[in-house]
Amino acid sequence: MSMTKRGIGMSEVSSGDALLFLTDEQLRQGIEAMFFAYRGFTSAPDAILEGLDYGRAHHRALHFIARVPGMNVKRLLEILGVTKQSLNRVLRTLIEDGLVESRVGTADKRERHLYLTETGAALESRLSDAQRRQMRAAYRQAGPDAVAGFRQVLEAMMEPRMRSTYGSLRDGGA
Amino acid sequence: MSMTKRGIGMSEVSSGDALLFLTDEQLRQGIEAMFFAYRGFTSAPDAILEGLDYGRAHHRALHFIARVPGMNVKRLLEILGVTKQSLNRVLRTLIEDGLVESRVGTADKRERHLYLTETGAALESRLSDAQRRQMRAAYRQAGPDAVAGFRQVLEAMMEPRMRSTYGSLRDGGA
DNA sequence: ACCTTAAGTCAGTGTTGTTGACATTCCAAG
DNA sequence: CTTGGAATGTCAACAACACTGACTTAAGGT
Repeated sequence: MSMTKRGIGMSEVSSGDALLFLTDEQLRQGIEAMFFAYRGFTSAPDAILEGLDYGRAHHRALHFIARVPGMNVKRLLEILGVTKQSLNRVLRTLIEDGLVESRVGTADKRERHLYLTETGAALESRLSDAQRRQMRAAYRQAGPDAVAGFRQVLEAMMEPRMRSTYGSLRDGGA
Repeated sequence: MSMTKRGIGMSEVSSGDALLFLTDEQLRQGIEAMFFAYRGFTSAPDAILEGLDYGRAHHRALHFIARVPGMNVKRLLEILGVTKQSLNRVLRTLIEDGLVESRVGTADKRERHLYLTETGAALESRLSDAQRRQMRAAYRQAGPDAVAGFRQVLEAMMEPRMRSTYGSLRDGGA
């Protein structure tokens, strides 16, 4: 079961072996791989969250607040792709529990800017470390070239809006 | 099952550029890429399911029943990684609606073997086609080498149990 | 002043997951 | 042949996380 390795113009219509990676069977395997891998991807942080009163939604919020300190609620909503009611439920508990601080905006006082407290940063680190450990193991096992390809395919899979969101996080935050 | 033989020994401790793909920043980007990409991955079938009385759980069940016709419930439970109560709710509606047929096992009459009906196969095709179209677009955009890497990393990310499940689906089904 | 935007809130609903308890059927070992 | 345990199915209750819709408050911008 060897994967073809030819640099070939993608404009060519499927005929030979070269596009074997586009057969329905190959695509289906990719779909299943994505499904199974996503479970592995979330399992480490999920294990930590078990027992605490938080879930995956809290983890995601913490992650992006850590990533872009001072981010306002609107931006976080766009990134997470959920409704404000859904986010609010999560955010409220995080603020009540002293993991997140919500400061009134300086330029625009309607906005609330979100920051992790020390406690919040501590939990975020625990979660992040666990997830990074998993990711690191997978990266190490697959090697740098595979990782580059992995990233390329994932980026191509994103919806355009999310791709630009992803890009803006990548190079430089706010 | 050929794992790539890479130029660089993975036992070397991070120092030069060679392991730049293992920096915390790189890992974090991979994590975010996975998060955003998964949304793109599910969006096409989700759009179809909208309006029908089914959800993602129904899609997953249909997918794997289509993949391994005659699969018993226990196997499906292992693959999906949910409780039997959770699966049963989904399966029951699919059977009631005539999308899935549940036949008593021949060798072991306790077992139920699951098959798609014509109607079930039709819906499964619609969903599968939509998801494959998305996947194909991403694959085409990234190219064959990237796809090979993508698959390698995903496989490394799976939990061991899921990796073997994935493998058994890949080469040969039941 | 008026309209819009940002944020938060209340109420209701749906999907998907979880436990726990229990019944049924049936294979296989004693 | 009896019995223990496995496979399946079902009922009930509950939790996490999403949704829609309607509304308020505060602070812009024009």
